[in-house]
Amino acid sequence: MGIAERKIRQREEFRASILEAAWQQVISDGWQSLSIRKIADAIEYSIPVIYNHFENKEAILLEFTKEGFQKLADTLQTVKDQYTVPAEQLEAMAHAYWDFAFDHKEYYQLMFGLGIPACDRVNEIEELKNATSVMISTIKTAIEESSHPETDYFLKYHTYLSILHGLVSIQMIQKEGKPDAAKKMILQDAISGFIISINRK
Amino acid sequence: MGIAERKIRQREEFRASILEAAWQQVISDGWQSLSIRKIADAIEYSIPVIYNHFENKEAILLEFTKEGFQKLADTLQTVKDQYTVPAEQLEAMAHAYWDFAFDHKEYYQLMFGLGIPACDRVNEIEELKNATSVMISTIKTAIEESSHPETDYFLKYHTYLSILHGLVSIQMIQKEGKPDAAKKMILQDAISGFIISINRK
DNA sequence: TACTTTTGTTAACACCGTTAACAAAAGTAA
DNA sequence: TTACTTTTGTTAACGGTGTTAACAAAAGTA
Repeated sequence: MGIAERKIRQREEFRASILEAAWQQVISDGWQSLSIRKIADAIEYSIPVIYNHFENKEAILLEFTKEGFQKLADTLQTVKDQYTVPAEQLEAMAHAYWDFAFDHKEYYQLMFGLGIPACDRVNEIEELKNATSVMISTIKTAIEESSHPETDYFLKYHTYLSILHGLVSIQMIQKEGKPDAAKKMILQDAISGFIISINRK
Repeated sequence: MGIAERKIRQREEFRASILEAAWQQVISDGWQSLSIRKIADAIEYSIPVIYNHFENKEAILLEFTKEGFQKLADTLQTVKDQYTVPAEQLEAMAHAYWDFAFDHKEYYQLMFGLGIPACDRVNEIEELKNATSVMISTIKTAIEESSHPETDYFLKYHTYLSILHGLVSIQMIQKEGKPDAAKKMILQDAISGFIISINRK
């Protein structure tokens, strides 16, 4: 009897249509404003049917998170396969990672839990400049005293901050509480590499 | 007449008590679950009074964001002043930055818009492992072929990912749309530094 | 005392995620 | 075809959210 098969297929299609409607909302208004009600409205069904296919709203978002990680994995693998020297692979993968993030911004934000408050207004925060200026001035001095004083200090500042923020936020996503000393070795490793890159370019 | 002065002072105190109540909620339940109603309940006033002092909920959170950046700035400055050599300053500031982030997790998450979905469940995502394994295997090979094959590849993987994620997320916070080629130079700079640090330690 | 301004309240609007209770449709067995 | 069971869908509600309009009360001013 093909009835069971058809039912499974229909269920799968229904599930896909929910995800489709949800994704439309995510890419048009960001994942923050995704709502079960709007999904129900889009697929022209009542609200509770969605709960027949997904445990809750988070489960729907989790689906996209998984999708995103898989897409990233595929992208990285494809790029990697185009090179043989590991250093070239790492460099190409880095650019691919970057491109993926901005070509699929919605995925990336979901994957790493990004984007909440006044992200577009962050540049207006005066206190932010206080923090940046401390870092920038230090880097500027470090560069001036180095063997390559012509180095772009603003670029180096961005690198410095990015390394720090990257380390911290990755760590925060993965673990609760303050990480142990072993985790701080990653910081030590990255930052000493950065300092070396300034002192002798 | 000191009446005007007293009124200003009382207004300021009221404002502070709102922030105090709000902050209590943020540190106990995370900024996600901060609500105007709970603030009103805590200060034992009706809801609309809060809107006499803050335009909206976001404005309250923005206040903490500013506070956070100022605290970070002060911390960095204090640490910097304890050293004279720029390289030492940068290193000390990096550790201070790290400590600040985890000692004031709530601030940090607000400042950089961190933490939304199943952050605690991110390790259960199978697709994530697909992405990481591509990167890890490449780094492993790179290290094996380098002059220091005993290097901890897991540490280097974390460094690699952190640099990438840091670059991307900082860029995403600050700007809309895909950043220009000039911004990608930061990526190039950081990643070539990383590769160098692997090839000759 | 009469008037104005500030401050606070109640009550509502328009959303949200989630679920219980129930109706309708679909499938199954006689 | 009929009687029963299971699946699927609905309505309506619960408890929560940010925000605001309309109004009362208190405080300050003349």
